[in-house]
Amino acid sequence: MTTAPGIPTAAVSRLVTYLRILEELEREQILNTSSGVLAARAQVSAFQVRKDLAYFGRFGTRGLGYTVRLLKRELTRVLGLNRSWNVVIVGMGRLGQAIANYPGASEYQFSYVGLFDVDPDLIGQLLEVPTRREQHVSIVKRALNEPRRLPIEHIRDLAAFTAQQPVDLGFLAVPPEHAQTAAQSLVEAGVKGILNFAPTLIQPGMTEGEGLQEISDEWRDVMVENVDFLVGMKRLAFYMLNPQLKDQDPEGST
Amino acid sequence: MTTAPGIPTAAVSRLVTYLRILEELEREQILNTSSGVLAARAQVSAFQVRKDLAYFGRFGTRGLGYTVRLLKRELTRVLGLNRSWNVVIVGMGRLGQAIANYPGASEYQFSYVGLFDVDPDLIGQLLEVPTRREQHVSIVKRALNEPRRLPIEHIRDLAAFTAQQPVDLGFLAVPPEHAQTAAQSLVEAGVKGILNFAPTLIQPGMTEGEGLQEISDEWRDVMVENVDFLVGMKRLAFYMLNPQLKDQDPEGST
DNA sequence: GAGTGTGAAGTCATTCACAGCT
DNA sequence: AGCTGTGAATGACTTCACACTC
Repeated sequence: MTTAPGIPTAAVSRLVTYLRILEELEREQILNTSSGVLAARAQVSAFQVRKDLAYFGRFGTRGLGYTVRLLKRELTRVLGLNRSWNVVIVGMGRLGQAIANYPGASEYQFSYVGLFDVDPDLIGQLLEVPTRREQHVSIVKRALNEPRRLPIEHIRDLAAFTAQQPVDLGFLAVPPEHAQTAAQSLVEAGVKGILNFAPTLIQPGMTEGEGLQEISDEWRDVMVENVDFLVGMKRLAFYMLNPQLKDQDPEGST
Repeated sequence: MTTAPGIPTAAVSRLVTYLRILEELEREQILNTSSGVLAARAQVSAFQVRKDLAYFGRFGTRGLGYTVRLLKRELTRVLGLNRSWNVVIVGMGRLGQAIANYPGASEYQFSYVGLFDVDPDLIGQLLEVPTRREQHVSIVKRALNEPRRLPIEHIRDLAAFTAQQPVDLGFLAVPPEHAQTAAQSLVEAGVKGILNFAPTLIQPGMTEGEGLQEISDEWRDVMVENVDFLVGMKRLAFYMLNPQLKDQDPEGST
């Protein structure tokens, strides 16, 4: 099974980068830009920028470039960030807490609605999570910046939780040896998207399984992305020893 | 400037995954394995596994497969993890603390020797960091598992610090708006490898610079890797909306 | 003139098929 | 027979060149 036709995975990651750069430009009061400017900031070629954008539409004006506001709006839409995603975090150790408080996340329509763990010392604790910031504050400034306090609940209550309110995504920040069963809990609770921060791969199927992975029905339409920062550490070690093998970093899809 | 000849960047990331799987196999007391087993666990094809390994040497026995212990040793060597890397963390907020305490890191020869920040509330605090675990405890079990306590120091003392003891790598966990200047501090202190966790790209060159990036001398041989988990979040959002564009996850590097 | 959008060419990575050991 | 190692083929991504628009 090869890459699906159409859009390279790497292009999606780069799109995220372009969107971040557009936000930077907006903060710098720059109204118009070009593939060249975006390319310089994203550390790719201008060809690459134009090609990546072309996968999704025509957003520029020939001879003139792109207007920051418009391109930003379009990329936001393309990436699915113009809606709100309800997120639960499973695993509220230091990493889970770091994720919950990472300021960037809440700005981009990820809204934390539930926190889960199994540690009795953590359960019941209230944790402050940032709320979604309104990106263009209208005339009446709404008090959305106030952080909310969420209680940490036991994973066994996850299914009951999702039965009560919709949950789109689950962020997994448990130790690697518990990642598979925690993922299983998320799937059984009906969560269809998992971002796994544990340094192990989630097997979409059964918790235990030596042979052929029969993909069970509940996993059928579950999307899993892995973010393993040990990989980053080790890649760095490798390229320190082999600098000649390093290219101009095409942003390794994280 | 395209990818350097030879080894695909993605292959390096996959190698890290294979190494982790070999450690899992060792823990499961499995002595021998094959490209097929590694492939199933790494969620790639067996062809891919053999090709990736072939970039670095011949580690198997035809007709028999690989011995776990030997292949693990070789991959450890290839990835540069058979030596110790001295690491400072810059930015000791929640993310920096999560990194410092991430158990996997210290197992793999990353040794935290210094912690830095600018926040007066943090400076002076002692933080427990795990020490490197001996991977094969010899007859005399050495008390290396005891965590050490490191003080958080001010970034302005970084150069003095590196003058006193060798620092190989710097892990950056500061807010994105300070990432570039913090990276600059690392480079000025002589640190040659930077792993950037902030959601922004480090520009190898000047702190400020609109036009052509003149790569200054101090940055000449500095290696930068980026690990941005906001990218992972947003990629997940995109693929939730466009599941048909998702392939069998070739492990996107970060 | 300046800068986008895009088919075509080129480069790189993955898949395949099979030769070669054990 | 089983499984690795590897040139050759396929396919994907990136680079390029240029037509087109403002």
